Amino acid sequence: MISNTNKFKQLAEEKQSRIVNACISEFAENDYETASMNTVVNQAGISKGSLFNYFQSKSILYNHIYELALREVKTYLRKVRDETAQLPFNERLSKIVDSGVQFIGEHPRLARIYFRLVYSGDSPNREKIVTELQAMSEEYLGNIIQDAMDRNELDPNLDKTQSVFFLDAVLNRFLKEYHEVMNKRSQDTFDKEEWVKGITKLFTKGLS
Amino acid sequence: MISNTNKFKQLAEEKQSRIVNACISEFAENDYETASMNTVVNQAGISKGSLFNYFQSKSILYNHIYELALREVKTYLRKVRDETAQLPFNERLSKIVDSGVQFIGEHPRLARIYFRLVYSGDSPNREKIVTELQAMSEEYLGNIIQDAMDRNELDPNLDKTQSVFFLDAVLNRFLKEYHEVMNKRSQDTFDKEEWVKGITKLFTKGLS
DNA sequence: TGATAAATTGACCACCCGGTCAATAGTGCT
DNA sequence: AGCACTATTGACCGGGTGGTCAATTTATCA
Repeated sequence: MISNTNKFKQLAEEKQSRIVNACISEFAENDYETASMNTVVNQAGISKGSLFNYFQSKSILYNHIYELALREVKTYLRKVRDETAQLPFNERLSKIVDSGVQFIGEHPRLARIYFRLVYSGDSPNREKIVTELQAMSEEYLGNIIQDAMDRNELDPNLDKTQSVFFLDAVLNRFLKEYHEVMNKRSQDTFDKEEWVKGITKLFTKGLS
Repeated sequence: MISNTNKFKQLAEEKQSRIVNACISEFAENDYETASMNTVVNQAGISKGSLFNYFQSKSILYNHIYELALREVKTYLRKVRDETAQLPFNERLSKIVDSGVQFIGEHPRLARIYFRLVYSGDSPNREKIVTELQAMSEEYLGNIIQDAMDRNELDPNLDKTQSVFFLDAVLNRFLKEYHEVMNKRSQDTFDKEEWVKGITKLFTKGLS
């Protein structure tokens, strides 16, 4: 009777989280096309028929997981935005990077799904999703930059679109690198503080 | 008797380029795992047996195409580096961006393969290749920055590793965006000159 | 022209995919 | 206990994969 993914939401919590966990692992370790529903059901300890009863197709399942990940990211972003509203631009930037680093540490698999999605990847609805993420970033970083402009910490005649783009490019690339380094190399060769300093300096004073 | 891809090099040029063309299209349009050897052989108008006679496996074929693409990129980079050796940093940066834009315009499929590879993707030898590309970028952009430091156009106390990283991040992201925009949207809404100006300003003076 | 060698073909292999659905197990109610 | 209803199962489907190899076509040379 209930035809949506509501079927899934009515499962016992323990079962839900077993399934979600298996999906996150599979989508973190593989591209969308390569991720296997068979692996998911084996990992989750349920039958294939059940999985397709809860989620009518692979792409619907992927969307569910993606939205869950997005909610998690937004929580982090909102938190750091509100907590740093009174701080000067450079300190704010530093806290944002910290937050990203923390997110990656606490949810490495979700981070991997995120990076897979935004950089290449052929996930369903990719275009819609990327546009959505861009709008989010535009609004989020746009506000941070606007605040700094209002306080004369940044040039009030800045091209905001460009500035957001640059900030987004460097932050994302840095976090992606951090994520990859964290996943294998000795983390302690990586002086995070030094990088945060470098990033804030780049955006405030440039390289000269 | 000849067991390597030398078999391929002894084919008639016309046949070689038919095959290479089909491969470039297929690897540009699909991730490595999703790209199909069947599609390649149909597109190239040869039989499957032949393709596997020339290249023993999919990953060997991919490597061949990747190295071909890399050679092409290197040609562009070398050219612009040498031609701009005497120019000041900001003009040099501008020419490098121009060169990237030109490459994308002339080899959109190779560009796509490149972006697929560096951003995510599960191509064989990915780690080796990305390390190789990073070293290349480090050396290339490192020299450009060093030159600018020597001429006092940039702060001589800069952390070069970081500066290269930032430059690489912004340039790559910009070109990726340009590539995606070029592939679908009306190109003329995109004011390249304005962006080049913005990039050089960011790196020389920052945003304040 | 006919024998020999080399190049090319495509049917075939084992395997995996997303998705289906009749059969089975489990639950709640009288 | 017997019934009705739902939740779960897993064998099965059509289709696609990278890769193989006996059979056939083509090229070479006496």
